[in-house]
Amino acid sequence: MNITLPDGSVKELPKGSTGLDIAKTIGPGLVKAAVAITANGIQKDLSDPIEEDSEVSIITIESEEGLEIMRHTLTAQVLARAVKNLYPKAKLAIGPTIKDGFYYDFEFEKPISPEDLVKIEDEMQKIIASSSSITKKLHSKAETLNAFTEEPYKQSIVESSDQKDNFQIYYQDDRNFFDLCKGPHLPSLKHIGSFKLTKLAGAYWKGNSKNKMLTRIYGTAWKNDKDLKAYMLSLEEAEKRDHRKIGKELNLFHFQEEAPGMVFWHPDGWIIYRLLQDFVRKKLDACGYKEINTPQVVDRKLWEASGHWDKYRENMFITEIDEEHANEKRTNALKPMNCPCHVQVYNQGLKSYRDLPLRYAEFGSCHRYEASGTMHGLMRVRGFTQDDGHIFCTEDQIESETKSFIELLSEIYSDLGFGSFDIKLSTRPEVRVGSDQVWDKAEQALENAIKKLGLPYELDEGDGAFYGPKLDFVLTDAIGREWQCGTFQADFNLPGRLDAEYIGEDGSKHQPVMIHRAVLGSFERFIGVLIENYAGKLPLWLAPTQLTICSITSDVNEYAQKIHNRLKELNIRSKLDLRNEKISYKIREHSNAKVPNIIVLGKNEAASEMITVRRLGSSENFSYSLEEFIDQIIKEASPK
RNA sequence: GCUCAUAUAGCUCAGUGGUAGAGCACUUGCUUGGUAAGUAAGAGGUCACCGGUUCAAGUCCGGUUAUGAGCUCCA
Repeated sequence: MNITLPDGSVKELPKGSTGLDIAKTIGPGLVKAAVAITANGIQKDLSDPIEEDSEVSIITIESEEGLEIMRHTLTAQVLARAVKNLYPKAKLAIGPTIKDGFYYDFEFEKPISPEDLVKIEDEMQKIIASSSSITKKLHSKAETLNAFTEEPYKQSIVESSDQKDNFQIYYQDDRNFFDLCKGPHLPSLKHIGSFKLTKLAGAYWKGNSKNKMLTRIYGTAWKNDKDLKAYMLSLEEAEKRDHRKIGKELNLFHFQEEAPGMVFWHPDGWIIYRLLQDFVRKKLDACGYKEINTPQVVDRKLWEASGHWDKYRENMFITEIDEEHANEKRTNALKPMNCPCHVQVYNQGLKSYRDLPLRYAEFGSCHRYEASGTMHGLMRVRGFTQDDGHIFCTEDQIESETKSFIELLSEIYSDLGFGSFDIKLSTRPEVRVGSDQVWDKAEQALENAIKKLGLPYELDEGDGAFYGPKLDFVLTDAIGREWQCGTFQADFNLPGRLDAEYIGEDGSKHQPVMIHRAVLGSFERFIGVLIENYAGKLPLWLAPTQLTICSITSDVNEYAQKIHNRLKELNIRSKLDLRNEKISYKIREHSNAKVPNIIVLGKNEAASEMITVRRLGSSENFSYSLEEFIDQIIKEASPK
């Protein structure tokens, strides 16, 4: 048979040759380095016989694929074996690879602690030191079930499989350990690189919260120590950017027990919030949105009509009026969304087709009762404000509204320092409202709009809301993490439920389409993203303090005060530091506070009427006249 | 909501059953110092909350609340 290699060369080998045989024809270096093969696009073990003409490439640990196979062997063969050695009664569930590493789910008799991870790691090192080779055997379903009488989770996997036989079991040399696995695996433990067990967590069997909670051990693995170290360092970097840590350090906001998931904004944090809101408000005004404001506490009758009472109640804060003091007893809910209230505004007065598209915007304060374990700093809260908006339009207007929304969103993201974003188009789910024709039209409209703008997008079939298709917009931050922020959802359901209508050209009543849309998502979450993206060093226009003026000696206090007053008149966010401290002390403090500009004033500056500026992140000094500096800072302080 | 962990001064954290600690921050004094921590002193605590064990609990046990990691959810 003919084996075609990636460089196009063809080798003639006898039928039944293995990946190892192919490597031997190429060179001894490759024999040593080979860990698996890809044959006609499918990954196989190095020992698997090839029976027909194939395109084959040999996988080494240098490649992403090789690294993944190594991680897989490490979890399924080494971690699992180490745990069984130390805790013979532990039950094995599953052990896949994930980004940068792997995990394995176990059921332990007694809970284990993070200290146990050290013991397990040591045991893993011992197993690896054995350099055991790994071999595979195929078994029938009955044989396989028989082999795993002590492993209920493995049995469950085998039993629920459609496969009749050829279940793969991998054995290590000494036969003390074997495990069911899809493979491929390394041919020997010699190929294992550097690894570390990182954390311990609970995880449901098969990801279902009704099932038993297993213990998941996470680890990371790399081809050598250098890569492992670099990865651990990148984790530390991400930790340094944590908005909860920076928020505390820079005194931006806090949370406390009496209001879990609700932000207490401090003066500097609230400056950022207001700047961001003013910025978005200007953009919305320019885009033809009309800003409105609607109640936060609304009678359950409206939520029943909108369908939230049925579908969303467990996420809602419900309030009762104190019977002792109220004459009437009614049940209200804090609004979890703004849409039903926006329809109420729309419904005031008869609307004509000439009024459409009608774009309402609201910085809508919403409350959702999120499950206690899901909250996370500013990123997932119970009380938040959306940069929400609802567009009432005709089906024919969906496309042009999509286009103008994406243009608005691109502009806002780019001004905020995010050069690019990904778009996901989610189409009709199985359970949905509205006719297929309307869905066709709406999906087409969204897709056409993206295409006309020439933007790439990813199709997420069946992931749309039950009321209509949607677009989601995902940002990538400075260290490569993704954040879903913007959303654009067509809705054919709510206008009907809440009786929204317009008079068409034909003089009769029609139902408008309602588009739910947000660019930032929520101010809280977006500020969290901004803090992490900029590692707290916000651009000048968003910095709570734009500059701090530091005097070197008290002789120049008057000069410093004069400069400060002038900057304040121009609405530049200036602070004055006249404390009796050394200049290096002040510089350290304001640098740590991430103030973008530090102005240093001493006798020289006072005598020459100049100012000396030090930029955050640089130890260079620049000398300006006050007016020169003002020109520059005003230019720089407008959003880019 | 589930599993595991954590909760001590404003912050970061030490404290393994016997009088509550450190560094930074804060206040006061000295120091007027030219680009990332000058110096001395002082003040600061219901050891998250409720209960239990014990002669004795910050420490051990149980519960509650919050936070963290992950899962589930959400999008």
